[in-house]
Amino acid sequence: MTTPAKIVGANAERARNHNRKVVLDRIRTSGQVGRAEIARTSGLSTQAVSNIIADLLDDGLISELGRRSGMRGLPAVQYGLNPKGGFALGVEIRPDAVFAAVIDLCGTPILSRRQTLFAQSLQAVSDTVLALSNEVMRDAGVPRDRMLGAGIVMPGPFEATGLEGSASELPLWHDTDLVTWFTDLLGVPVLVSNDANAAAVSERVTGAAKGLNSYAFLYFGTGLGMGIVQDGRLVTGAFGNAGEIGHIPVPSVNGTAPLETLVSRLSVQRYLATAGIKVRSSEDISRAYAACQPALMDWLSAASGPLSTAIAIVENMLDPETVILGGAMPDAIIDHFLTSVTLPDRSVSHRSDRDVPRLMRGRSGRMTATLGGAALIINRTFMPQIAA
Amino acid sequence: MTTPAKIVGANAERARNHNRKVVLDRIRTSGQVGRAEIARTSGLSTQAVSNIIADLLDDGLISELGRRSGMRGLPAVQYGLNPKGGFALGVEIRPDAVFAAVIDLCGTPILSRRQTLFAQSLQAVSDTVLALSNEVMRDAGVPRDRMLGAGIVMPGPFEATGLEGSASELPLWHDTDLVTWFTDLLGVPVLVSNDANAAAVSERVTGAAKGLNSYAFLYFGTGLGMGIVQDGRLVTGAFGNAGEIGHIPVPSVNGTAPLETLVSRLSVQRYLATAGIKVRSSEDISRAYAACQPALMDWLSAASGPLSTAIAIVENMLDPETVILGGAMPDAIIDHFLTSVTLPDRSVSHRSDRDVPRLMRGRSGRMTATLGGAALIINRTFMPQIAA
DNA sequence: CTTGATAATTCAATACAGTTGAGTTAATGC
DNA sequence: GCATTAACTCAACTGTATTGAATTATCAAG
Repeated sequence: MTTPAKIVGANAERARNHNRKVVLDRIRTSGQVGRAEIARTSGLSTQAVSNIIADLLDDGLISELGRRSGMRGLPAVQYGLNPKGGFALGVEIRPDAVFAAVIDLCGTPILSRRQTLFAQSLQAVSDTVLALSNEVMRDAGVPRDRMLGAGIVMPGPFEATGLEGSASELPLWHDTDLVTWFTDLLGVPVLVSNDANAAAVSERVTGAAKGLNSYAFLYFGTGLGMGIVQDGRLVTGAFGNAGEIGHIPVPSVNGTAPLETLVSRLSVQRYLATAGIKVRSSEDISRAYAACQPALMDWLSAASGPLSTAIAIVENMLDPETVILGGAMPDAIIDHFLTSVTLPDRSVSHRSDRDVPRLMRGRSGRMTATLGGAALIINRTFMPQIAA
Repeated sequence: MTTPAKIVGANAERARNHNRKVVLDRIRTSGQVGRAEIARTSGLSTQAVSNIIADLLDDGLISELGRRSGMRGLPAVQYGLNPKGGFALGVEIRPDAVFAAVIDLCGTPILSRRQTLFAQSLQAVSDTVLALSNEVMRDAGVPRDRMLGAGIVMPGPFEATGLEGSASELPLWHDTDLVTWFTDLLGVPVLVSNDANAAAVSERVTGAAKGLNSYAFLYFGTGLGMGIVQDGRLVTGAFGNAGEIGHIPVPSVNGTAPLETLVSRLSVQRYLATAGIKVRSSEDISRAYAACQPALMDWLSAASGPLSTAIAIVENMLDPETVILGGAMPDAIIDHFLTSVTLPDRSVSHRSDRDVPRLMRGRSGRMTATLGGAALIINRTFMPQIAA
């Protein structure tokens, strides 16, 4: 899913669309800039930038922020994003519930809601998605023409693979063209992605990966997923299922085991269950951690090794600027891993000139993936490309 | 290295350049096509395609192949690549020698040479590279204006990382801007890459990955490297060192070991050395294999497990169309791995609808990386992009 | 064998967007 | 103050792609 846009020939219209995104992206990354500087860094003439800026002002996507003084010459008029100029909807579909959230052009969350799912047929889910989306958009006060699109998030992997049958799946949807389906349903442009990828992109829009273009995001969901971002784009693989790091074999007490049997939410739950502790929510884990619950501590020390191995693999295979840990796990647990994980010196990532830590904590909590869905749309809004 | 081209704004000139590549790429992938069909699949008008075709004919990059009949309407004039319309130079720098090769627009090797290196200073190497390049271009009869560029291949990783100090390194070159240096030296556009990446791209230009856009290439060099291709582009990582799969930890008899201590050319050499067998060339290995030399057989069965693990990791992390094995190892050995490796059913790559095998043999032998260097240039010639 | 349908191609006019160069404006610094 | 600097605007120009009508060559049917 999140099929990469098909490369097509350029014409005046598509070139303009590309250039709008180029300009918009410079404005976003700079916070505020003048036209001349955009022209210098974008390879466009000042005149072209001026025209595009006029367009963007018209569309309300950017706003004037006064003039910059302190230098020689005519002070440059500064422009910045107008957060209220555009919004994105994130919809996360889980087996038991649908979540929806709205964020603005700058990635700031506006509002989010949850709706329990009582049936899992495509029709039932679609009804819930539509109702919840409309509710969320209405309550957030977002006019339809300001809605840039919707990012639909659902647990992967997609289509028939050897990983089918995991508990988290919604198995009935194979062979449905989800993008077309949801585009028709919601009436706005749609992207579909798994939770880990959405969460990864989210970090780039707001969060730990702001300003980064190549990184990996390890996502604690029910299992363990990974979103890979390279040059600002998701690495989705040939069939959209890249990043299934939970299924890689790692050494364990009895030979090798899939990583996510050792490092995941399900794995803590099982571990604590054997110690007689029921985990119903993240708060339960937080409490257990605060109380230094022995079983949890055991799990943590048992999980650190495999997680370290996984990070070493990710670093050497992808050479990212950083690896981010996040998802449906309490901050405290992620912070614990941040210190307990050992980063090998023998790694392409062990370098003296790095200005970002090798390992970071990202956005965590229940809404991570939902917000990530919306972030997919925001990210696309700023990603220059010649596409149909 | 192989820095991804900086995204810039589009203008008429850059749009045209993009469209040329779009058209050229359709011609390449089709073998032969007519203008109308190119227009349909590229999102351009027939008129635009006509103009671009006229340009390409002028430049000698394509040629007319007659008309296609059998259908209604005016028979379409067919166009195909003109192999002699452009050439690319591949230069591989190893600690002990420099290799150079020339391939044509279709990826067919024309000629290759080797020159022993007696000193490893930047100056000494540059002299050899320049002399050998000129020799190879002269003997191949390639006029300078037909030379599309040169791909320089050298063992990675580049710049200061935690993997420094391996035997294969040319350590003196840190902090030199290699692309600028070689561009000035050779007077043609230059790309710099490591051997595994070059070899991976090579498979796409000619070879096992023809027609594929997302795959991984496991490269047997001195160690073990990997080139990752996603949507026709190399995944190089933030610092150009993605694919260092040889350094990932895998289970071994004594705990875990870096993959390439178990699966690599150096590893066979050491293994056979303990059995008193000196390996000086690939032929030695081929002979040992043909003779079912026990030490080699032991190594093969010892290596199959870790290699299987590595492939499982690659599949689940990258979801490629296929994994290709190749590089400086005899075909027989690679074919042996093709059958001895076990591909787990629990993998995103285990799918019923695949039309490419999960594992394939790629180009192998001593010249793999050198030809790959040239392939980088050919690949770039066909890759649409708006760039400076 | 003629005629109509079909599809590729060309031609000429048009539109769109970016570039260029001259001119204007408003700061800094001596 | 006045020269310098830099951002910005205006108007003419340029390069490419698009559009729609006209042309050409083949197939298929009568």
